[in-house]
Amino acid sequence: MAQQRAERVDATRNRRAVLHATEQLLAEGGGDHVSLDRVAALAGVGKGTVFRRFGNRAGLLQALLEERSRELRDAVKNGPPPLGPGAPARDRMLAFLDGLGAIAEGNAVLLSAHEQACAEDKYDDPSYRFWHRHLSALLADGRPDLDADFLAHALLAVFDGDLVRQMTPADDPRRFTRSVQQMATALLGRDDRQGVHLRPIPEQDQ
Amino acid sequence: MAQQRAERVDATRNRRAVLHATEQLLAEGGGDHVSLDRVAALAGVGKGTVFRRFGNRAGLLQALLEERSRELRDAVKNGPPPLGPGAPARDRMLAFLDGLGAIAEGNAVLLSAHEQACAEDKYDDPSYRFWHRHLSALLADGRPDLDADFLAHALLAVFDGDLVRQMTPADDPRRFTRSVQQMATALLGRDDRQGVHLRPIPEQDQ
DNA sequence: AATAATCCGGACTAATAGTCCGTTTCGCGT
DNA sequence: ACGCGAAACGGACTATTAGTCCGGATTATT
Repeated sequence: MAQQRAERVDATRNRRAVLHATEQLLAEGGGDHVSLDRVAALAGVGKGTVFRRFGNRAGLLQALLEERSRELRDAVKNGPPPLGPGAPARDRMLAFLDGLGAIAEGNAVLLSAHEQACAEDKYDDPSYRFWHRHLSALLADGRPDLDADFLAHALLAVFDGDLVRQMTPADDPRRFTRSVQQMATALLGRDDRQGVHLRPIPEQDQ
Repeated sequence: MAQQRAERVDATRNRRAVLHATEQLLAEGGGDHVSLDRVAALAGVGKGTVFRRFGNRAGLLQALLEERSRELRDAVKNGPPPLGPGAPARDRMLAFLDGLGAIAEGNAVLLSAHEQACAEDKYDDPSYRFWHRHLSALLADGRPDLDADFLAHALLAVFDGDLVRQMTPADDPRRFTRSVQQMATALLGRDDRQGVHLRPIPEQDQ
């Protein structure tokens, strides 16, 4: 059934090099210095290679983000409760926000850069749509009287790189996530317990 | 006491021309075609003039936004209840969100362009800070148990140009505002009445 | 009318996204 | 081992745009 020819080894090597170079540049300076020229130079490849692989700036950052969040997505889809199917909506929601929050806190710079690059089509990104569908379903389950579609967007809107950075003081790396969970709990109504399901501190870019 | 020399008449004329040209370009194409070259050309002035007046791209868009929201800000500061001081927090909040929502619905393109241009320093913008302080105070009043500072950011994060556009179908121009009000009500807890204080339809760009 | 403060305009620089195509490398079939 | 077509490479090239700069024009003041 005409299986796609596998990726050539040089292609793989270069793809990795480019992603790695991007990470490195993000970690060093702000998301601004990550020009694709620089990425290509640091990765030791030509500019054309970067574009052939990732299409454009947004694609590159998206790929990086995708890499960082694949695990969470799989866990949500097929993993054990409370992240995966089976647990009550409220618990799944808090577990999910914990996971997404950890990613955001560990990759705030990448997040900003991605938002900047996406501009318009942010809402068409498959990754975004997955998160949105998931949240929307959980919200609809917990509060069928509210506009779950909108609220899911609202919750995701909070995962703005700059906001995350601003809400993440050095001495309290999970502050952001706690606040998001508290907000979700408030939206679901009643029982405002907070701060459940906190994982250990993440450790990524800045 | 050394009163600042007033703005020269040519300066005033040009400032107006530039703002007007910007509006026009925003209305025509997406926020993308609004390059400062084009603005200057359409306004019939040199590029230098645009930059001298507004500092940079962000400043220009900010000025336009400021113009569109000055009225609301004054009403919130000194106007009669429920927008102005005196009414219960919940009522002030819904009235405020109605006002801000109307501005957003009528200026979604401008909003996107501004966000794009601001990037980092969005949270230092005096206008943003004013809205944030206001919301934060109202939230703290209604729900002293929650993180009002964060929730105010969260509510404002929803005023994203692209999201507004997506949540504003042609046949229901206030859908976005209603959803935001519903969300605010849910956050304040209890009594989920919705859709109070809707003004007539706005009529601005696109 | 003279003069000084202010403002104007558009050529110029710099940065960067994205394209293009001649050249090189890879891996499959023989 | 070898040859050949497909795939990938690289970096010069284009296009766009934000922002700077300064000689010259305009405005207000006396």
